[in-house]
Amino acid sequence: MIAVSRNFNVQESTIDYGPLENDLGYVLRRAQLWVFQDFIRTMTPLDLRPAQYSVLVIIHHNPGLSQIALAGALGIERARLVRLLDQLEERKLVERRPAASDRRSHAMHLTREGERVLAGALDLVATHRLACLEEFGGPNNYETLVRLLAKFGAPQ
Amino acid sequence: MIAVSRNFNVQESTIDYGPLENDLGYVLRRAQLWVFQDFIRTMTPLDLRPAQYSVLVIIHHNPGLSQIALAGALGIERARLVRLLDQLEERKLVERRPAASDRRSHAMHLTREGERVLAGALDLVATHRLACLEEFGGPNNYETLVRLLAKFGAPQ
DNA sequence: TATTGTTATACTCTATAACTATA
DNA sequence: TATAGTTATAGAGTATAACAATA
Repeated sequence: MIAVSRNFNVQESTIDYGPLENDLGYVLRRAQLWVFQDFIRTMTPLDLRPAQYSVLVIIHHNPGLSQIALAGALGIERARLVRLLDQLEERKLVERRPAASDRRSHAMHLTREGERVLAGALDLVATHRLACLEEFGGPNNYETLVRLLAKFGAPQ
Repeated sequence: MIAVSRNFNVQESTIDYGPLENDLGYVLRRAQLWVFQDFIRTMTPLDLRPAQYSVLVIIHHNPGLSQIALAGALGIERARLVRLLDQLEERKLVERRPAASDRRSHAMHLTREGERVLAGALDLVATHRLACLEEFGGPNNYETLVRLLAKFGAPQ
């Protein structure tokens, strides 16, 4: 009866979650926590956090865009983006180049090293995606989730 | 042609999100951000944040439980819970009572005022839920989301 | 006057480690 | 030895406000 001893003293299963059980915000937070932790764990070889990864992706697909457009695309404050870019620029993954038309703004580009790191990241993301697929009940459920979540918020 | 002038200079719609478009972590974060912001906005009359609300809910449904069980139920560190409870205790919403069987541990209870605030919070949460229903495409989509997100993570 | 990027501040949240008092 | 609660610290994330350079 080893199975019994494993459950011995596990009090969590007796917790009554009340209205949290069907609370979208609560389950979103729990799910996001799991996904981000798995992402960070998977990305440790490259030392890339989710926000840093998404910065690289957006710059790669929209080279030359301004910081304010980048912040808008990611849904973060432009003040917060400054520190993010400082770190990535320190690691020689991104470059702030002077913008041609507006001397206030910067044109964001990936360095060659940034492109290389992003390529490696995409490989690891594939692994991470497999873990998510399993955790969330297969490709159908995964795609349903993404569709229901993405339809509302992108540009906010 | 007012509609045209409103869209003038909106660059965001031309952004290419690349793989983020179908990235569960990315859409989870965007969705959670929206839901939490709406929650906080709706709760301003009671000045309750999502974490504080869930503490009240769990204690109400599991009176007398220990801090470590509470932290486990919420998926937060017990060290983080200390500050959360300090604030709620300062506001006279919760009480740490000495536990009967173990003098190291506390039995958590809501005060009468805590019960009153929770009741008011549940009313506001109903409003918040309506906003979410609309934002996420109606009750069917909402329930599908909750079901797909909740099935995996609760006790983690 | 308004916008881009920056700096500064404050608060929340996450993640650890170490300490105390009990068990 | 291990556990419950606490304290402390460091870093990430969020939200503002204000400033210089430029539009």
